Amino acid sequence: MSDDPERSDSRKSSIARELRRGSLELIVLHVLAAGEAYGYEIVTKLTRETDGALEVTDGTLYPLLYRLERAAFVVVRWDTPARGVPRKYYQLTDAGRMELDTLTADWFTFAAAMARLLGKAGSDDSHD
Amino acid sequence: MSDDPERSDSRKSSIARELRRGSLELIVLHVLAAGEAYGYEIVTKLTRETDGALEVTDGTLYPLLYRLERAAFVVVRWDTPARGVPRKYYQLTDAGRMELDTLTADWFTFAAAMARLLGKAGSDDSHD
DNA sequence: CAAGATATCTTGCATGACAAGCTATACGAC
DNA sequence: GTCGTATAGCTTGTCATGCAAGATATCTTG
Repeated sequence: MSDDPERSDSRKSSIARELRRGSLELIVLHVLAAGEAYGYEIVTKLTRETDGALEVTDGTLYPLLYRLERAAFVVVRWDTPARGVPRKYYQLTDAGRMELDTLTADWFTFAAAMARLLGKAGSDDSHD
Repeated sequence: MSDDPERSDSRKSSIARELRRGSLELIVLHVLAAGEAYGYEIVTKLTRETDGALEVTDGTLYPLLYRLERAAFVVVRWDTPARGVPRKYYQLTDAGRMELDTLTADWFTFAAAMARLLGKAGSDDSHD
């Protein structure tokens, strides 16, 4: 497709990259909460559904999925059809759902603190 | 005992730590936008004003301030009074103010994307 | 003097995002 | 056949940066 290395922002402004830290786990767990998915699917899904704002590369995702598996937040199911490339489906466990809740709460706490500091109440967009 | 080893995590919940990534620069620039400040002051100010939610340690702050200085986002002024420990005051430059604007916009973009993702009800899973 | 608060700076480690590279299967075009 | 592309997964190495821990120095108080 548009493999356009000339894009002025081909390299995320570096802030976006760092912002993703600590939120990616939450993001992926949230995607999985909607139903099982395989890695490649999560990558394309996130890129598309968030307009690239929360994009994740496979080089980032697979290690993350492995960490989630090791932490027992997800379980893995291989789907090896007669034809087609085998897919590794990830499914949330109860522990994963609890982790998702915790992380979601943490996120809202953090986002609220940021909103308070930056002086906006989010809902009201009165820009001064 | 005020010493509470059972506190699920002796260190910052690791997620909180990572969430600070990429937002700390914004936070500090924002504090400096309110007027010049010295390092130790920023540490105590942030801890107090955000109820610890956006706390930063001096071991984190000083290297950050140095990066900001090297990037010309701040200028430094030493205050060496006849009595009292010398203080290094940091002041925002025009470039720093522009960076603050950029980072603030980036933050709101990111926060909005997160809100959109997390706000989507799980019940509605009719994807394309 | 000793101890503590104030104030700055440095070293070393751990984490994790990401680019770049790799493997393998399926399928259409040649 | 085999080449190119899409799908699908995995691995290695690099870089940035948060933070603990420690060093240094000054001032104040007992």
